Amino acid sequence: MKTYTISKIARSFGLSRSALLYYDRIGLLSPSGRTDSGYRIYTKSDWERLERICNLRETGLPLEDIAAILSPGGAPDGVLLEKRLNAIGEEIRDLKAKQGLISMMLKRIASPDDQPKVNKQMWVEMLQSAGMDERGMDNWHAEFERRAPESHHEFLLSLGISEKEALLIRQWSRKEAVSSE
Amino acid sequence: MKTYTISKIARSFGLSRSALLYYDRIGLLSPSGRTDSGYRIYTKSDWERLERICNLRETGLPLEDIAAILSPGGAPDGVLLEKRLNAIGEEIRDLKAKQGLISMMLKRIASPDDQPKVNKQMWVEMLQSAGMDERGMDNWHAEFERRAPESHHEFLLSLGISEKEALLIRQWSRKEAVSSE
DNA sequence: CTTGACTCGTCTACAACTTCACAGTCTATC
DNA sequence: GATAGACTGTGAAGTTGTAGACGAGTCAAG
Repeated sequence: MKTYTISKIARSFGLSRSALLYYDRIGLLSPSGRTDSGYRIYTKSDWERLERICNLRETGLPLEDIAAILSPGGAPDGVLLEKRLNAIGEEIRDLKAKQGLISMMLKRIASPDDQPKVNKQMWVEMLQSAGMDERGMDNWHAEFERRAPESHHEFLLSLGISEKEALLIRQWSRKEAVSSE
Repeated sequence: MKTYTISKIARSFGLSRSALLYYDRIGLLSPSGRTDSGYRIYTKSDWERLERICNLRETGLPLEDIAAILSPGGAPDGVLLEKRLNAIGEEIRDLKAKQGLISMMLKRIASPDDQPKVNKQMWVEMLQSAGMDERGMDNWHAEFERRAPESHHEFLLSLGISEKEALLIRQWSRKEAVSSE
């Protein structure tokens, strides 16, 4: 039967030796045997388990969840995968918001002279051009309010939005955030 | 002049006390003064610096880069921000690939009986419906090949692609990966 | 004057590894 | 069979950006 040493199998899957040492330590993948001198021996079935692990890891699932799925008791993998799918959706929205933010900052840096007083419309357009839809934008406000209420307020004012409207937006951001939990 | 204690200013920005303690330790934001009893005193200018920090952090920049930007010598923030913008683009593509992967896995789980032998066309459609374009797909192959050559091969075969075509695709994935670096 | 809410500094924990240090082992070549 | 170089083993510590706990000191209100 074909067997592998640790570095061989690691390279087959594009992992490092230390990663496999780590998997062994946490009990996620322990080699089937050892040589007389103590070297780890990975067999075909270890290869298959590792393949499974890599597939799941590619989805970004934490190793703990992967271990749960692969354990003999067997967690329902569908549940965890769906959860991960939703999480990814959020992550993407989050990243798009960051894109928008950076675009704005870069624009501001590029033309620091005529400080074009980024107004509401420009802002909305920039976020949209960064691929954000309306839902994403609501979400963005909610997140902003949750994490940095004062900054959010300042930001709204800086867009030339009146104090009154700013307070309205913030209040509504908070409700969105709460109701979606 | 208005001043803040550590927890007050932390909450203003949605941060924890520990975060600000950490910022102080690494020298990113040290309060302007202390009371007789040793309490940190944050002033208006600290507030402004923290605001700047939070803005940059919202983009996902590591604290080290933020420190570089804010240091008196002043790193060119445009460069770092653009780098970060590119990184985000990659992250998003990466996440979309993960979405595609998970969708496929979930579908396979949903109908395990008639194991519909996911073929090439289905796969492509699924990835596309997950929002991936052709460039994203090339990229996905390249990444797959780079990180798990053997798995990539097996995967291609599992789609019903011939050994010969599989080898072609892999070869070309490698070239793409190299040329884009 | 006591209670409760703050603050101090320090320590531990998290995820998923990587890097380091030091020692033993295997293989190829001289 | 000696030696070099590539591998393996274990164990500990470092990484990033916090969160939370600890015991002890401090502050404001009643």
